[in-house]
Amino acid sequence: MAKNDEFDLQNFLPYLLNQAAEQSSLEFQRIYKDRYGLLRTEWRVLFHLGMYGDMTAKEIGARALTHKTKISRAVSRLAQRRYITRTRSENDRRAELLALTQAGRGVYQELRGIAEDYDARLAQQFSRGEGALLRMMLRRLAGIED
Amino acid sequence: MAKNDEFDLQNFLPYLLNQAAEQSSLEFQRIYKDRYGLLRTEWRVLFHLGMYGDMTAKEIGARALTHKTKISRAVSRLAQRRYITRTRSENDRRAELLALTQAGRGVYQELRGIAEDYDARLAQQFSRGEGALLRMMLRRLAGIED
DNA sequence: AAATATTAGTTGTTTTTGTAACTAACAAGG
DNA sequence: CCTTGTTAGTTACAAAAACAACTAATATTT
Repeated sequence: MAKNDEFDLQNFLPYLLNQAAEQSSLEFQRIYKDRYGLLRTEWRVLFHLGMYGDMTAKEIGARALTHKTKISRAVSRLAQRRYITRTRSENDRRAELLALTQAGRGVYQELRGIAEDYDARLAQQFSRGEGALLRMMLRRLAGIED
Repeated sequence: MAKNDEFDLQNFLPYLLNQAAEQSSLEFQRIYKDRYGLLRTEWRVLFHLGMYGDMTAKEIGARALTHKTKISRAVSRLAQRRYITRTRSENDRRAELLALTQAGRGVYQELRGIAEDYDARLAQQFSRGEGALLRMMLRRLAGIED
């Protein structure tokens, strides 16, 4: 026979990845949602700015593989809450450079600490080597260039 | 210092898992969506019935960790397309037993073949051992009992 | 330098999801 | 039995996502 018979839904990578992603982000989601009133794309934008420095909406979208309308709305809400400022770019007046405010940086710092702890807790389930391998494989699947 | 400095968004497991899940299911999604007009929960319901046999909406929800309203709507649409039948359970007349129709089974078979190929193609990126380890770790993260 | 095409970002409209409240059937406990 | 509680599944309404069409600025072509 051409195909082995061991194929199972529970082992189908797209399904399995999705389940793992959903399960393992449940608690973190509750924190940024309930405690900080942020949406998923919002904390992501926050993290991009906090971690990689000021950039435009387009750059964030490219890095996070997120559609521009999602970014646009996240940016809009973050600006409303005074977590970020938007200043028109000098060289290209269509684009605007996004930057964290003091308040935004504060929230970022807090959430980042929580994320680090959370990540460490998840990774505890594996040995150091396994964890590193896992991340490596996930980066490959995600199409992140090393 | 208390924390190592290597923490990066690209390595944060919930984020990374999500990116990997999204990226690696893009093509498959296009197939079941564009070619079969199915929604994510719909193909999942289809697969549950095809792979594990007839069961109730509740059972599917429990296995797939999916909320009952999502299942309810998926079941409703699948029934409308005559991919599944719903028959009230004898012993508990609240529940209904779901089963694939001939047509449903056909679609399932096709999609299952595609899924198998797709999975194999994804797994090609890793060695046999790595792939097995990956699935094992994902199952653990997803909270699937072995 | 017009005319045309492309790009950054926004807005409007439609789908899909999440949440809560609901119906109908069952399960106990008194 | 008959009140109270629980469960399977649906429905209604609010929140969020997807998709398309739009504006304004910049590139490109002729």
